[in-house]
Amino acid sequence: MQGFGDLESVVMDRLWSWDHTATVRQVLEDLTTERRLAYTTVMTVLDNLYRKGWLTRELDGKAYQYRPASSRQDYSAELMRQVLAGSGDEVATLLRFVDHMTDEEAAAVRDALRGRRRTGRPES
Amino acid sequence: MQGFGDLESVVMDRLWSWDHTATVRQVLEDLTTERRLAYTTVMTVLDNLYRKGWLTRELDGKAYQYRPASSRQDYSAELMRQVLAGSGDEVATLLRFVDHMTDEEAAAVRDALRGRRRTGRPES
DNA sequence: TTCTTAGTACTATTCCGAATCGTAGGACTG
DNA sequence: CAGTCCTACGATTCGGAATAGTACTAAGAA
Repeated sequence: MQGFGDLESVVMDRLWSWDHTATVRQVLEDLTTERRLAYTTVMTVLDNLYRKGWLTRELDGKAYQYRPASSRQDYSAELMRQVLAGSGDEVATLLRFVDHMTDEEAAAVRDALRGRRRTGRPES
Repeated sequence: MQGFGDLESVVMDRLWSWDHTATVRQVLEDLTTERRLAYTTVMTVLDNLYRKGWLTRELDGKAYQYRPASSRQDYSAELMRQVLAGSGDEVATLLRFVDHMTDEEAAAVRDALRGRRRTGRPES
C-alpha cells in the first residue's frame, strides 16, 4: 500500500475534498490556479491513480468522471493498520500511540471502543 | 516523515531486530546470506539513513557503530500519528481504525487508555 | 619504516517511478 | 467541413534509491 507521488497527493487531496466526481478538465482547472499544468499531465496522473486502484471512473458522455475509490478516512485508517501490522509488536506500538494522543483523540477512541461490536476476528 | 527505500527497509529491519549496535561489515555479512552486495553499497545506505536521522552512530576504533535512532515501535506509533493527522478528520478516522481492530488489539487499547495519564495536550 | 589491511569519504552509474507534455485519432457541434 | 474536446499512447525529463568503484587515512605487522 502507501506512497503517493507529489502530484498524486495533490490530486487525491482535491478529489477527497470534493463530494462530487470530477473530470480531467475540472481537476486541471482547479490546479491551474496555483501551477501551470498541461491537460495531458493531469490526465496521466488520474489514469495512473485509476489503474492503481485509488480512483474509480465511469464514462459520462465523452469524458470520464473520476472519484476516490475510498474515503480519505478509510484510506488513512487502513494505512494506520498497515503500519501497525508492520511494527513488530502491535501491543507495544498501540501503547505508545495511545500515550501520545490528545485528550480529544483519546475520548474519540473510548467512544469508538464502546460502540464497537464484537467481531469474532482472530486473536492475532 | 515516512518512506524508506527497499534496501533501506531491509537494513532498518535488521538493525531493529538486533538489540546491539552494528558496523557496516556486520550488516553486510548478515545481508550477504540472501543477496550479494558490495561493502560500499551497505555503507552508503547506512550513511544515508544516518544523515536522514534514522540512525545514530559513534566511532568505535576505526569503524562506526550504528543504531536505530528510535525503536521500531516508536517509529510506527509516530508514523500512525502522522497518518492520522493528515486524515482530515481524526475522529472519523479513529472510529474506522478502532472498528477494524482485532479483539486483542482492542483490549490492548483499552489497557493503554486506562494507564494513560492526563497530559494536558491541546484539544486539537 | 614500509607494507598491508580495514575503514571512510567522495563520486559515478544505473535504474525506476513519477512528472510532464506532445501528437494522433475519434466523435460531436456549429 | 472546421474546430473543439476528449482519450490513448508514447517520449522525455527528473529525482531518489541502489549499486559500486576509487582515493585517502590510520593502525598494526613485518
